[in-house]
Amino acid sequence: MLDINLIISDTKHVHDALLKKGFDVDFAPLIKLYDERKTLILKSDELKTKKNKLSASVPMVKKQGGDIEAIFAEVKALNKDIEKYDEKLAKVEKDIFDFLSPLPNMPDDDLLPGEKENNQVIKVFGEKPKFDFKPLDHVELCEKLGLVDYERAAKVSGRGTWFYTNLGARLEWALLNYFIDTHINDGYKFMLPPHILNEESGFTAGQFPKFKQDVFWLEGVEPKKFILPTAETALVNYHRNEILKEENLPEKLFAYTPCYRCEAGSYRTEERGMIRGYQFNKVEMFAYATEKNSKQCFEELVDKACKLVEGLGLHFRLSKLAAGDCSHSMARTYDIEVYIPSMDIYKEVSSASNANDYQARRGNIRYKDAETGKTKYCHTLNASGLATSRVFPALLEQCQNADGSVTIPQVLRKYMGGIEKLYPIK
RNA sequence: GGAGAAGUACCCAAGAGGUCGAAGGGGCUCCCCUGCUAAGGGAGUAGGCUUGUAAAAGGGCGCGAGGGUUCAAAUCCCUCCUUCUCCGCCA
Repeated sequence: MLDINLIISDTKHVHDALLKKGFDVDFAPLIKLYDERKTLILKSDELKTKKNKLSASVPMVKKQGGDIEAIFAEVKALNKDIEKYDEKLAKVEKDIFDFLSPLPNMPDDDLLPGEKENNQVIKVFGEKPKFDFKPLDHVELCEKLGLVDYERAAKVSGRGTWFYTNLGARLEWALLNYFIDTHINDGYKFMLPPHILNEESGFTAGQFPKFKQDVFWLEGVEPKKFILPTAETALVNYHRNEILKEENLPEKLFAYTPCYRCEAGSYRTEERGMIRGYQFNKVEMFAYATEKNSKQCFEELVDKACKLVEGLGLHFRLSKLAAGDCSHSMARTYDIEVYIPSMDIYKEVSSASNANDYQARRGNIRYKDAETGKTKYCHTLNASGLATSRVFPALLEQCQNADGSVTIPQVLRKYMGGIEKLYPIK
C-alpha cells in the first residue's frame, strides 16, 4: 500500500515513479476522495462531540429533575445525522482503499523504467562451462541417472510435477541442507511456517488482489484459505499488526517450504522438466528492517544468495531489474540467474527484493523509533536462498562429464554420505 | 467434531449500563536508604489510529473482530475469530 499522504503532498513524484512500472495513474479522483474524507470527519466529529456532551449530562440533569426526554430526543436527532455522515465516510474510505490497494509499490529512484529489456547485469560469476562432448539437458540427465520420475508423477498427480527418486531425492535434500546450514551459521532464525494461509496474509504480501488466481485455494473451506506460493507470504505476516522494538531490528529469518503455484497456462515447451512446476522447494530468507538499515539488509541478502550459488561452483549472473520487471509489491529486485547450458539461457534461482514499507503498510507492521518514540512502518525484505528447482537442473548440466556422470559439488558431499559422482544407471 | 470457560494497556488483573482511557499489582524511569548485591521507602510513567495546529490546546474512534439494543456499552444481545479445559478421532 502506498502512503496516501505522500501521494497528496508529492503527487507528481509518485505518478512518475509508478509510470516507470508501466502504471499511468490519474490521482485526481483520489485527491478528491481525500478532501471529502476530511470534510466528513470534521462534520461527523463535531456532531459526536455535541452528542457525547449531551449524553454525559443525563445523570446530572436527572438528579436536578430536569427534562431528560428533551435530551433523549435531541440526541436521537443527532444520531440520525451522524449516521448519514458516517455512512458517507465509510463509502469514501472504501473507495480510497479500493483505489490504493491494487497499486504497485513505487520503484526506487535509481531503477531504469521499462521491462526485462532494461534489466542490467551487474555482475557475472564464473564462466560458461565448455564441453568437448555433446552435453545433455537436465531432463535426459535425470532420466539416465535415475534422479527424477516425471512419468509416474504425471500418473499420480498430473503435468508440472515430479518425483525425486533415490539419489535425486538425496541431492535435493542435500541442497536444502546446505542452504539451511549456511543461514543458521549466518545467524538467521530458522522457521517452518504453516503452508495453509488465510486471505489477509495474501493481502499483506501484496499477492492479492492482483494474483489471486495464481495460488491454490482450498475448496469448501470457510473462511477462505490458500496454499502458500512462497514462504515469504507466511513470514511477512508473522508480525502482522504488531509494533516491534527498534533494537530488535533487523530481524532476520529464513524458512524452508515447498512453494505451490497455479501459474495456469504459463507452461512453455522451453520449460521442460523442473524449470516450472506446480510445486518446488525453496529456502527463503526474510528480514524485518527499519528505514535506516533496510538498504544494508538488502545488500546482505543479495550477497548471501550469491555466495550460495558460488559455493556450488556454478556459473551465474546477478541482474538488477528494471522497474517494470520488479515484483508488484517490490521497490527493487535483484535476480540471480544461473546458467542452463542446454537452453543457453540464464534462469532465476533467487530473487532478492526490498518492499520498503509497502507490505508493512498493508499488514500494519510497525516499529517504535528509539530516538523519537514515534511508530514507523517497518521495511520488509526477502530473497530466495535458494529455489532448488532451478539449481538442480543447472547443477546437473553444468557439472556433467563426458562419461555421462555428474560431479557433486564439494559442499554437498557431506550431506550425501560422501558421494562424489552420480553415474548413469544401467 | 461435541461440551464448557475465557479474550481489558508491556505483563498479570479489577470492572457488571453513565462519574471508565479504564482500580490494583508487576514492570519501567527518577530519588532516598542500606559500603556492593538482595531487600526497603518515596515520586513518576499508559497505548494506537485519526482530526486539528506553526507547534500546542482541543475533538473523534478504540477494552479480540464485526454487527445490534440504548439518550448512553468494556459492561446487555447476535455472529465470527482465537486461546484454555474435558470428551471423541487421529499421524
